[in-house]
Amino acid sequence: MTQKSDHIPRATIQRLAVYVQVLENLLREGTEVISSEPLAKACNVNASQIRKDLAYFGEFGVRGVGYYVKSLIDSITSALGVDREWRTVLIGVGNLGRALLNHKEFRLRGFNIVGAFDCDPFKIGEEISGLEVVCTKRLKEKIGENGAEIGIITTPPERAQRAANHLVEAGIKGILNFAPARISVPSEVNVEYVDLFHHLYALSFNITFGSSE
Amino acid sequence: MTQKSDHIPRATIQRLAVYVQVLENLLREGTEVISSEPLAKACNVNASQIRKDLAYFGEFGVRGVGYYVKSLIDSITSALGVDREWRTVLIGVGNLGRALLNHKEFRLRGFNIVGAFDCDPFKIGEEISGLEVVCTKRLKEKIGENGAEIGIITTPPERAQRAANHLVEAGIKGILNFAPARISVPSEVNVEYVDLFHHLYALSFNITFGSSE
DNA sequence: TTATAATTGGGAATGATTTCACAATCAGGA
DNA sequence: TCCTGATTGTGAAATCATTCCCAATTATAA
Repeated sequence: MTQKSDHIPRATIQRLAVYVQVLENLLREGTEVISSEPLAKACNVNASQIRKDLAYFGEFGVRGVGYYVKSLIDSITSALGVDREWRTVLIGVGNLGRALLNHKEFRLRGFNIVGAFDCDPFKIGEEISGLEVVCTKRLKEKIGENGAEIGIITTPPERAQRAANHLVEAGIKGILNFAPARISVPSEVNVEYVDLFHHLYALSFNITFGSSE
Repeated sequence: MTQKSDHIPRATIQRLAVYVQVLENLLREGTEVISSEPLAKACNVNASQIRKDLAYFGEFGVRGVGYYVKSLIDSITSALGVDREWRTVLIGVGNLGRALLNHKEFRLRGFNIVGAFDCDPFKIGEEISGLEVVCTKRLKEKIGENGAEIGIITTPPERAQRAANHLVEAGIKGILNFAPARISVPSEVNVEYVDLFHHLYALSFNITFGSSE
């Protein structure tokens, strides 16, 4: 899959992920074809938004008919580069780290967690969901063996930057950071932040000052 | 705290949460005053962006000096409506649900989880982090007692809409949805989606097609 | 008291994204 | 084969967000 256009808005990428989610649920319910209008409703966006988003990557629809759900899912996942296996490692075996390690959906969606790391000697050696927790110092060595490209940080905030440094040094290409801290990495490394509290803050603001009016 | 301006961009709200995160880390390191330029660097945004974002809510800085870190945190949290306790309930006591119930940070940040619900008879009655898991059917009754305003959905996707319906019926004002499905609710109810895979998809796309060039 | 250096707040200009509107295209039936 | 109704793909317009720039303001030091 190659892009038709050079620059693709970040918002478009985020929406594509939503489209996939909704399309998968539609497929599960037996829908084979859908047009942009009802799909837009289900995704809570504008119909031309969907068409424009898809147009960045090619022409996937049939005029007068709509989109074939299954083939559209394939087209979008291919456009996002998720039609393959991605190997990941996780640093920080706390509550959240454990939950993620036990989350089967990761493997199901092609994001295989192939290594778990922590610097706490009491955790090293422990086995979680078939993975042995390894000392963070051995990260580079281990990544050399398993070829992981994505790192997941689930440490406390004060250790996030150190974890990021380890990952960068090991040659990782992308980081998913759950720690509530910004990290700085070389520009060729991609970072995505997941922060529950950002969403809770947004809820708090919207409830308090009313976004729904 | 009241807003100066009527409409505030969603992106601004998200950035305010980032500013708080970074400012809290600065405070922990002993910084008392900071100007928009270095703060912008730490947050990875433009300096006038910060000033404009803050200007939606009032004038918090001192010309020629900058912003007092502590007081700016207070101003922003007040602007977001998070300078109070928010009571929340959680539906869906799976892996993720358990991890969230055990996550102390929630209480620390004023988002108190005061109820845990599930429809699985094997889970009902179980005690997690001081909370007894209750049948989802008793949601309305329980919320009547504890006055929760925010619901957290951690069910599988196919049960997300039902959970949302229960929450709406119980009079909840906002929903944080971790289930990989869109839900539909009346417009006065606010919904925020947290989806790991959206972030992983974005990473995949950026790594594959190069956002860092 | 006045001059200087720093830095905010906000208007104006720019840039990006979303929505509109419609020609182009397709399936299906007469 | 041709017409009708539906729906895409896309240029143009409208909206929204970001960045630039500088007057206004403040602390500090002479």
